[in-house]
Amino acid sequence: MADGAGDDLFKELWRLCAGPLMDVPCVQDRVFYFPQGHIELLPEPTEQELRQMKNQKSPKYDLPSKILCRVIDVKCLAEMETDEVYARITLQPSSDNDPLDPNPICSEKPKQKFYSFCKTLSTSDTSTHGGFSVLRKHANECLPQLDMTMENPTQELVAKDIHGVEWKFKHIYRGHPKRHLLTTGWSAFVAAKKLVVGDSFVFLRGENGQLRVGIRRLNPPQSPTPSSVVSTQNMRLGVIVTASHSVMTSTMFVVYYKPRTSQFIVSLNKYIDTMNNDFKIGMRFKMRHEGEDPLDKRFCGTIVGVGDESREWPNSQWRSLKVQWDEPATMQRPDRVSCWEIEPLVTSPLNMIQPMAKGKRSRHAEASSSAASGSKESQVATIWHPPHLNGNGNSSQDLKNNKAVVPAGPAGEGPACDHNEDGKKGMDCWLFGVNLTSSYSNVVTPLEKELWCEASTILHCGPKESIIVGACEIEKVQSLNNHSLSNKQGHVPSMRTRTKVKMEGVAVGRAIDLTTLNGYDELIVELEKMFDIEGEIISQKKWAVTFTDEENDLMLLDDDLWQDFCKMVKRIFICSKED
Amino acid sequence: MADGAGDDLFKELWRLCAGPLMDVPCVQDRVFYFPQGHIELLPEPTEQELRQMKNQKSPKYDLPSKILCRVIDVKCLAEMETDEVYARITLQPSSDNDPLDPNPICSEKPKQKFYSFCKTLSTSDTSTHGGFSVLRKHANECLPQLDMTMENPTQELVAKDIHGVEWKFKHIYRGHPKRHLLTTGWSAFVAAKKLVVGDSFVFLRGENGQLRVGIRRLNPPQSPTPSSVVSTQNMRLGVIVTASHSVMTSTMFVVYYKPRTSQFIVSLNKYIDTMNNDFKIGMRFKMRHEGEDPLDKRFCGTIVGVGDESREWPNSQWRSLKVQWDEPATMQRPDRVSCWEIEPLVTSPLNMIQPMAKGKRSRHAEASSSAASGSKESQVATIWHPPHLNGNGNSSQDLKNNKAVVPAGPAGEGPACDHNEDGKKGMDCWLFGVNLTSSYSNVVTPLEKELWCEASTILHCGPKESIIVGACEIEKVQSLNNHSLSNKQGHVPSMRTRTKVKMEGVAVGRAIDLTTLNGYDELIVELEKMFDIEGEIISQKKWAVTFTDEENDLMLLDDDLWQDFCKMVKRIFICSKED
DNA sequence: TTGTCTCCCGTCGGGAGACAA
DNA sequence: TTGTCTCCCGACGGGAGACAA
Repeated sequence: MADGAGDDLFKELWRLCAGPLMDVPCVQDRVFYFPQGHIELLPEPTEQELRQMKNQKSPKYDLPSKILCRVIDVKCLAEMETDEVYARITLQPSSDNDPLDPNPICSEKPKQKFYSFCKTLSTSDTSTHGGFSVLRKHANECLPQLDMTMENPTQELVAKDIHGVEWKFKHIYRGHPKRHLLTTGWSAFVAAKKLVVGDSFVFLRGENGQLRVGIRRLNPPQSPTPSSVVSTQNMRLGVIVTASHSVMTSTMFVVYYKPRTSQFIVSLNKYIDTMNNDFKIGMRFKMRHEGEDPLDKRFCGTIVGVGDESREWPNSQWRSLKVQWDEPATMQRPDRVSCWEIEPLVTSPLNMIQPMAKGKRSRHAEASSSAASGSKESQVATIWHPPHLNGNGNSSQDLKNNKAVVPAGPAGEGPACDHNEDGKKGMDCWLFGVNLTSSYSNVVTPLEKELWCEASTILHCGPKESIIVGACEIEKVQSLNNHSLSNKQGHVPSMRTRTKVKMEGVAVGRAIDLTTLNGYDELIVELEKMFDIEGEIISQKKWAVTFTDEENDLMLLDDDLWQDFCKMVKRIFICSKED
Repeated sequence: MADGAGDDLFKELWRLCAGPLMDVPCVQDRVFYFPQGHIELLPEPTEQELRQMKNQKSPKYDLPSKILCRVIDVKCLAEMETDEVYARITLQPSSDNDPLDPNPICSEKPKQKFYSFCKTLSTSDTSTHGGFSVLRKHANECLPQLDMTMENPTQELVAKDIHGVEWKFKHIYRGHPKRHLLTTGWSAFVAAKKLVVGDSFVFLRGENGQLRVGIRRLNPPQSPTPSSVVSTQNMRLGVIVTASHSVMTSTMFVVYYKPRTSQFIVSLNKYIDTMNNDFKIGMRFKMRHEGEDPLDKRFCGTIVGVGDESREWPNSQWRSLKVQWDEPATMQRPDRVSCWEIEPLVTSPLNMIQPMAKGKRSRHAEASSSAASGSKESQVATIWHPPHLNGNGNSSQDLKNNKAVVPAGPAGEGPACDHNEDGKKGMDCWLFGVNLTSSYSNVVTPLEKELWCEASTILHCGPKESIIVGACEIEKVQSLNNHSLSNKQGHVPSMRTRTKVKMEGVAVGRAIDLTTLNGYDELIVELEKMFDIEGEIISQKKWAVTFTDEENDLMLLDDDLWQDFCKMVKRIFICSKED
C-alpha cells in the first residue's frame, strides 16, 4: 500500500467486482446524465405512497431529459453491507463553449500486471462441509506457488477485500486425485459475505504479491428497500432539484452510480456512436448481458416501438425503445431499452434494407454466421408482425417521433447544438416552470409568449451561452410537433398505439388500436370482426376474453374501468370458454 | 384475528416497542413540523461531500423553521431489518383560517385488556447456554397458566412479532428453586433479532389469549448509514423542496418519524403548553429519558444559551436552547434541546408562589435561584440573546416569518401569533429565496395573467386565493379521487381503480370495485358470485380469503376495519382452506 | 427470587478421501 | 479435472440442576 500499488490493486479489484459490463466514465470525460434513469433506481414507492402521489399535485419540473456534464471526480466505492460496488460521480453541467468533441481515450495504465480469476460458486463451494475448490488453471495462474516437494503442500493466503478487511485462507493441495483447495477461513468468508450458489468469487494477485478477494453476486439487489428516513417522494424531488439547481448555477452535483444496475450516465463518445444508428421499429438488435465467460453471448430482439417511456419526460431518449426479445430467458430483461444499450444486428446489407419483409430469413442468415447460438435462434417460434410496423408508411407518428429521438445531425456530432438564433432572448433560471430571474419581463409578442411557454414546459436552462440552448431550440420544435399531435390524437403520441390480440387456435396474431374505441362493447365488436366470429364473443357461450396487464397477470376482460384497462393492457387473448 | 383484536394488539405492541417516551400524534391533530429536525436525521455527509458542499452554492430556501400541519394519516411501521419502530405520517400544511385551538384529546380506547411485560436482558438471557429467565411476577401476570400439578410443567407459546412472524417458545417451570424459563426457541429469537445484553424483551398477551413479542434496543441505530442511492445533498434538498411544495400548494406530504430518535413533529398542545414557559439563560430544567422502570428519573440541567442552532434557520425554535447537564452520564445527551423536550425544574411549592412576577415567571425566578448549579451557571461563556426571545424588540422579519407559518391565531395562544395585522396579506410563497407570490402581484395585464396561469399550473401553486382555500379543495379532490383521477393526474399510468382478485385453481383473474361495497359481507357475496361459488366462502368450510397489503404481506381478510382494508388492499386471493 | 456456572450430551460443521460425472 | 458424498471427530451450544448474590 505504501508504494501506491495498493491503489492500483483496489481499482482492479473494483473493476473485477463490477463485472465485464462495467462502464464508468473517466475524470474530465463529458457524459450525458439522464435524471430519469437516476430516479428509476430509487426505491419503489409503496402502494400507499403511490395513492398519495395521485392525490397530490406533483411539482412540475422542467429539467431536460439529458444533461451534458463534465466528470469532475469519480470515486469507486462499495457498500458496507453487501460489497456491492458503486461509484460516486461528481458532475458539472457543461457550458455552451464546451465543444462536443469526443472524449480523448482515457486509459489509466496500471503500473503493474495483475493475475486474477473469477469463479462461480458451486453447491460444494458454498456448503458447510469443506472448502472452496480452486480450478487448476486458476491456481497455476494466480495463487502463489506451493512447495510441491511436500506430501500435502499448504500455505496461508492473506488477502484484503474491497473495504481493506483482511481474510485468511488455508491453501492446500491434497486429495486423490490432487487438487487445490481453500479450506480454513473459507466458510467464514462465505458466511460473512452471505454467498450463495451462483455468486462469484474474485481473486486478484498483484505483481508485488499482494492479494485481494472480492465477490460478484448473481442477483445484485434490484430496487433498494424503501428507506424509513425519507419518503420516495422526497428522494425523487431531491434528485430533480439537485440537478436543476446545478444546471442553473453551473455547480457540481453528486450522483451515485451502479454500473451493474442501470446506465444513466452515458459517455459522450458512446452517445455519439449510438446516434449514428437510426433506430426504427422492426430493427433487430443484440444486447450484452452479464453472464458466464463467453462474453459474446448476447440477447437478441426486435424494436417494436419508439417513443417516450414516460409522459413526464417528453422526447426523452431514456428507454425510448420498446423491444421484444427473441427467446425467453430466466433472467429479467427490460421491455424498454435505451439506444446506447444495444447494437444493431447487422448481418448483410441485404437484410438491412428489408428487415421485416425478410425477417425470418435474415435471422437464419445471421444465425448461421454466428456459430454458438445459431440453433437457439432458429427456435424462435412466434414472430410478431403488428400491422403498423411493416413499413408501409402509415405510421407518420412513429417516424416523426423517431426523428425527434434520433435527430438527423451531422455524423459524429451530437444533435444538440446546431441552431441558436432564438437563444439570444436569454434564458434565465427556471424552476418548476417559473422564471426565477426575470419574471416574464422579456416576453414581448403573443407568439413569442406562446413559444416561450411551450419551451418552458420542456426545459429550463441556463443563460444563452449554455450549450443546452441549442438543445432547447430543437426540442422546442419537437414539443410543438408533439403538441399538435396530442391535440389530434388525445393520447401520448409516441407510445405504440396498437395492442396485440391473440386467439386460441389461430397462429397469427392481430393488433388493435384501442384509442379508436369507446368501451368494451366496441372492443368486442372489433375483436369479433377481426377473427370472423361475429356474435360469438358477445353471446358469452364459446369464448372468453382475457388480457395480461402490466404485471403480466392474466385477467378477465370487463372488470376494470375502460380507461384503466386501456392504460394497463399488454396483450389480449381470446380463449375458449372451457379454459 | 377474526374479531379485529389483532389490530389492537399490533398497536399495543408497537407502543411497547416504541418505549415510554413515544409521542406520536393522532390523526386530525395539528402539529408543528420542524424540517430542521427532520434533516438532522439524514445520514451524515461524508468528508468529501462536505468539502464539495462548501465549493457549491447551496440553494437558498425560505422555508419557515416550523410548519403548522394537520395530521392526515399515521401508519405505525417497523423496519424489516432491525424491528425499529417508526411512523409514516402524512401531513397537510394548515391553511390560514385554521384556528389555533388545541387538539381534542384523542384516545383510541382499545377494546380489550392487555397483559404485558418488558425485561432488560441479562448476560445469561443472551448467552448461548440456556434460555430466558422469566421473572416470577411477569410469569404470573402475563404468561398463560401452567398446570402446576405436574412435576415440570411446560407449554408451547406461539407469539407473533411486529411483522406478524411467528415465534415459538417452550415455557417451562423447573429447577431448584423453581423458576419460569423460556428455553427452546429463545436462542433462535436472540440470534435472529441480534439481541445483546441491555436490550429489552417485550411480551404481550391480549384478553383473547393472543401473544405478541417485540424488542426494544438499548442503543437504537443513531444516524443511518449513508445510502448509496442518492447523495445526502439530494436528501436534504428533497426534504426541503417537498415541504416547500406542500406549503405552497397545500398538499399532503409524507415524513418518516422515529419517536425514539428525535421529536421534529410536535403536537400543537404540547407546543402551546411549552410556550407558556419563558425559557431564559440560567433556567433549571429536567428532561425525561428512556431508562429503567423508575420513569421519574430524569436528567437535570441548566440553560446556558438561547438562540439559533444553525445560521440557515434564523430564529428557529429547533434546539434553540443550549444546555449544560448536571451530572455526567453514560448515555449520549445533546448539548442543545428544544423547549418542548424539557420541563422547568420546580423544587418546592414555596418557590412557586414567589413574587417575581405573575404566573409563569415565578418558575424562572425559582430556577435561577436554585442552589445546586449556581456556580456552573457562572461558567457560561457564550450567550445569545435573540431579540424576540427576551421581548425587547421585534425583528420584523421574524414576525413575518412566524406569521406565514402560524397565521392569525387568537392572541395569547403562543408567542408566535401575537401580532397579526400583517397577516391579512396572505401567505407568501418563497422558494430558493424568491418570493413567488410577489411576482404574481406584479402581474398586470390579462396576457400576463394568462402567463401566470400557465406558470401556476406548472407550479401547482395558484394565486393566493387558492392557497387560502387550499385545504378544502384538496378534500374535495380526495373525495372524488377514484373517478376523476385518471383525468387529473395521469402521472401514475398503471394504477387501477379496481382491485385484482385471484382464485386458487382459476387461471384468469378478476377485478372488483371496492368503492361500491359497504363492508366485508358485501365483498364476500360479490366474490362468491364472481367465481360461481355462492355460499361457499361464507360457510367458511372450503375457502379462505386473504389479501396482500401495500407492503406485500399476505393477510387474512376480516381483521382490519373495512375502511383500512380498502385503503391498503393490493390483491385479493381466494384459496382453499387447507392452505 | 433470579443471575451465573458447570456439566452433559446431541448436533453441527470443518476437513479429509472416495467416487463419479 | 472437479463437483458431490460420506465419514470422522472436535467444537459449539441447548438444557438441566447447583449455587450464591
